[in-house]
Amino acid sequence: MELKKLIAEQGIRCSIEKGTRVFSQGDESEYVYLVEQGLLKAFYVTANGKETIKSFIQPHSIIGSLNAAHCQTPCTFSLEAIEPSFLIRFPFSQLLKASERSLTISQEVIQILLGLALKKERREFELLTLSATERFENLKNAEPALIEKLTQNDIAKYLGITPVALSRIKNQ
Amino acid sequence: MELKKLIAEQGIRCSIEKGTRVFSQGDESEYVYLVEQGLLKAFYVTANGKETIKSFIQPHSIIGSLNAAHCQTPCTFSLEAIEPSFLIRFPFSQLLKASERSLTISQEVIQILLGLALKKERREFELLTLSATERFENLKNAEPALIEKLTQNDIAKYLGITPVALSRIKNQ
DNA sequence: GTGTGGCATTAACCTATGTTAAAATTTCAA
DNA sequence: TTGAAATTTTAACATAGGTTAATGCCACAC
Repeated sequence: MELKKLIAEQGIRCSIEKGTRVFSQGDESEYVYLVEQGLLKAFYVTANGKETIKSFIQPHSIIGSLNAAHCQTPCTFSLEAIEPSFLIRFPFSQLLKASERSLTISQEVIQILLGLALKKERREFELLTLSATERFENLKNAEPALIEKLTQNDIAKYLGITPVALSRIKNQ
Repeated sequence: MELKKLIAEQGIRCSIEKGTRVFSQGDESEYVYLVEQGLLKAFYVTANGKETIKSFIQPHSIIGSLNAAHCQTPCTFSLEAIEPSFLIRFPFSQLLKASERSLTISQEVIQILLGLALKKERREFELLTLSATERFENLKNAEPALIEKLTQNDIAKYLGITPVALSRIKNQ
C-alpha cells in the first residue's frame, strides 16, 4: 500500500511501554498512528471517573482521534499500550494532502474510512440491540485470540459493563 | 459539490410516501440515496421483533447500507419515510468509480466518510458512557426541531429504550 | 357527533446490571 | 519462597429499565 509506505518512510517511529499513553483525552494531537507491533486500548474517562473502552488496536491498524486530527479539537479519548508497542506517527494533515495529490492514496484513504465506518456500524448495532451476554459471546467468537491477552477488567469496560457483571455472566 | 451534482444529474429520482420503505433489512441494494426532501428513519429489527432506530435522515444527507453497497451482502437495516420524501438513488459502485477518476470527487467522498465516522463515534460514545436520561437530554439539545416531528415511540427506539421508559424519564 | 385506532401515560411487578465490600486467587518482585 | 499488589469471584442490596396491561387522550373517518 502506497499510504502505509508513505507513513513508514516519512513518519516518526515511537516505542511505547506497557501501561504508557500515546496521547490522553483532552490533549491536542494532529497525528495518526500506524501500529507496527503490540496491543493498545482506546478509552474514554467520564466526568465521574468511569473508564470505558472504545476499541482495542492491533498491529497494522491506523488509529488517531479523528476529532482532534480533523477538527482541531482536543482528543476525545486516550490511547494506552496494553503490551509493549511500536507505532509510527504521521500528521493527519499531511495524509490528507497526500490524498489530494494522488488518486492511489485517496483511494486507499477511502478504503480505510469505509472499513472504519463499517466497524463503527457493527459496534453501534451491538450496543443498540444486544444484551451484555450476547455482546460477550460475539466478542469471544470474533476475537478469541484477543480475549486471551486481556484482563477481565478491560473486557468488561469494552462491553460497557462492570467487571463484577462480567464475572457473573461467565458463570451463567 | 461535484459529487452531489453528479448524483443529481445521473441518479434516479424517487418519491417515497410516509410509512413506506426505500429498502428493507435483508434486501440487496447497491445504491446510495441523496435525500432532497423529507425525513426518514434507518432501523434494525432483531430476531425477536424488536425495532431499534440507528439514525434519522434529513435533507442533504447521503444514506445507504454500506454493508450491502460495498460488501455485496444483504442490507443490515431498513429505511422508511417518516414524512413524505424525495430521494435520488445512485449506484454505490459508480460513485466509487467516479472517485477513482477524479481527485475532486475522491476528496468529497473522503469528507463525507470522515463526517460519517465522526458521527458514528459520537453515537458510540453516548451508548457506551451515558444513561438513557443523559442521551435524551443530549438529543433534545442537539436536535430540538427534529424531536418535534417524531413520535415518542421513535425517540425511544433511537435512544435504545422502550416508550414506557421514555415516558417515565420525561416525568423525572 | 360517534366510534375506531394509534399514541402516551400510569402502575405493578420483574430482571439485568450497578455498587460496595469482603474473600479467594493469581502474579510477580524481592 | 514469601509477601504485597492486582485481579477475580462472591454476596447482599440498590436501581434503571423491561414487560404487561389498563386507562386516558387525540385525530380522523364516517
